[in-house]
Amino acid sequence: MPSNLDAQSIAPHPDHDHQACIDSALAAARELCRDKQQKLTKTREKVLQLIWGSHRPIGAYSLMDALAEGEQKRVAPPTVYRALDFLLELGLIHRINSLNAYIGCQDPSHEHHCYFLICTSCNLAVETDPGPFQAAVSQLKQQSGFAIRQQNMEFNGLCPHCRELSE
Amino acid sequence: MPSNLDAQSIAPHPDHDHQACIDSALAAARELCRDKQQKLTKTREKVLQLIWGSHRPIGAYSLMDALAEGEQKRVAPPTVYRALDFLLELGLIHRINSLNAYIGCQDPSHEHHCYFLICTSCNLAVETDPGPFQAAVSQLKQQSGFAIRQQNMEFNGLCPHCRELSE
DNA sequence: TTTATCGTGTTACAATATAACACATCGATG
DNA sequence: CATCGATGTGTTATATTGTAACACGATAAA
Repeated sequence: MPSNLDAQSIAPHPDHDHQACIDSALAAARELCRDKQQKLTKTREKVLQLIWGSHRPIGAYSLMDALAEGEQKRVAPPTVYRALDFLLELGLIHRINSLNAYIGCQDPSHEHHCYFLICTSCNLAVETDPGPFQAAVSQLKQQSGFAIRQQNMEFNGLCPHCRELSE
Repeated sequence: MPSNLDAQSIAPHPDHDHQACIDSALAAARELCRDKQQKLTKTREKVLQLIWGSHRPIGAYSLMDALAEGEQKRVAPPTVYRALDFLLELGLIHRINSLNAYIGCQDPSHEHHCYFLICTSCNLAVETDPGPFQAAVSQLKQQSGFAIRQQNMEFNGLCPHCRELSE
């Protein structure tokens, strides 16, 4: 977990030093690619950096727009989707299914399940620890007979900041 | 919960009497619409019935195809999406975000969170009780400061039947 | 009978994602 | 050095999922 998150909450404080988030995410990505002998090409790195531009999920076509900023040519959809597939495969980003959008992974160092808190007002998405849920998951495996391989949780509601604003 | 599910598991047995599932789902829908003073029109009922045609999520365009069977004219997308919106609103169906598909709700009598086990092999989707997860959710609310309003869980893996086949 | 409301039909289009094939780069190997 | 294979990208076209906008029709209340 990045150390510059709000001490009172797992949500990033609106005033936090976000450049530090971006930098540490890119550093982690370079390390992971080195370890797994994968190439973090310019396109892939740029897409990852743009995704880390905020703590809000961003769609593939918004990424295309962002990539086009200051460039002569727009890239075509397959270029972005290939980068996204690569980053997803390595666990550097997650897909938020309810939004058709993508967000940086807080801790790509190991594979893990995908638990997110998503603010319905400002779109902030915060990854959270699946740990506390695993007892219930074990019980469910037993009961259901399913061999559960993947867990995708999306909690929707108001983030601490938007709650204050709405009072 | 329908009574004709596999006694050993919350997953419906491949050989279960599925017509009973359809019938009870439609009966429950009629009752709910009466209670809420909503109209279960022909289109809406037909869509619900088609969704209950299996325990597998079905996409909007597959529903359009199914609606067209034996008819002279195809309905246009808005017709299906309006019916889906109505059924979603009333809680008669759920949307499986990871599949862009829709499935009947096992228990529409009260609002509830959306927890599903989904077989990656045969697409079987089984709704499950959020109860065992709520202690962890409470803890998460405290910790995160989020006002969680909605929970969407999708577990992916192999259903009991496909596990046997894959051995 | 008129009017308001609700549900549907129809056309067009937006948003998200992929298939298929061409080309380019680059390191390994003969 | 030459070339071969693997990987990444460019390009065009298209598939899939979902909505906007406006017209029409039925029904029931005033």
